[in-house]
Amino acid sequence: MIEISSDVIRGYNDTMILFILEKEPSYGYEISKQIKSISDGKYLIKETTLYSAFTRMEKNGHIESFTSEQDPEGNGKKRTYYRITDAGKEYYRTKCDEWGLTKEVVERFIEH
Amino acid sequence: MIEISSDVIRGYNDTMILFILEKEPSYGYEISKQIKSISDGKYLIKETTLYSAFTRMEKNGHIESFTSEQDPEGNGKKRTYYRITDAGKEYYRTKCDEWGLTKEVVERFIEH
DNA sequence: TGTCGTGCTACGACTGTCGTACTATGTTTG
DNA sequence: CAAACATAGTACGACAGTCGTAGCACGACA
Repeated sequence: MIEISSDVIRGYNDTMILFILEKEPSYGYEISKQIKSISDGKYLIKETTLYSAFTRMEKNGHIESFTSEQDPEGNGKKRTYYRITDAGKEYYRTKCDEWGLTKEVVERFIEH
Repeated sequence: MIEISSDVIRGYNDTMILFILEKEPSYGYEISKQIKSISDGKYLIKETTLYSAFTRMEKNGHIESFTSEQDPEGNGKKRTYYRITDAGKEYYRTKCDEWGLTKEVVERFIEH
């Protein structure tokens, strides 16, 4: 079974999170489930990786947090939500461009 | 100017080195120049990264070192050459497969 | 004589990931 | 009703790979 190595993904976890937050604000648990479903279960982000990413990204100004006492239906515990900032959107575009370049270069060293 | 981030390449430096060593044995300085030329100057591996990769890879059994007093033409200083092992070849194939999967997954989070 | 290219080694800092563990509430099921 | 499972996190420290800085040594060339 081939697994995606964390060394490759490193540096693209932030991008994945921003991709999801571009659609709408969300919170940790939900984001981890979205990453799982978007990747068809091929990539499962670790909790600690995810939450430490939030800390870093908020420090960088790529996301902003806000707390909701409850979810919109009035159920559940309070959560910390995150929304993408303008800087985050720009960073996301940059990473997408960088990905294009990186992919092209790496593939020159790959044989299938 | 877009730059390839080391976080993305991390974990694929070994693969690039193995790609080169699959053709023929080589040594540090020469490999760094080949990486530069294959990538059209878009990726320049750092010396320290390269040489610490050699140490790791030899420990892993992916490469073997041997010293030549001189180059085949009889000039220059002695160098440490590396050749790929069978385990290295297998590791390279695995990484190529992994790359295919990783690329596919990452691209679901990328918008151009 | 000095600079540039070659060909390394050593050391320590930094960053992101991850294992482990713990807390706490809500929901479902035997 | 209790146990298990899903939800929603926080804290802490280890680890690996990259990278900055520095230094050494030799040869060629101007």
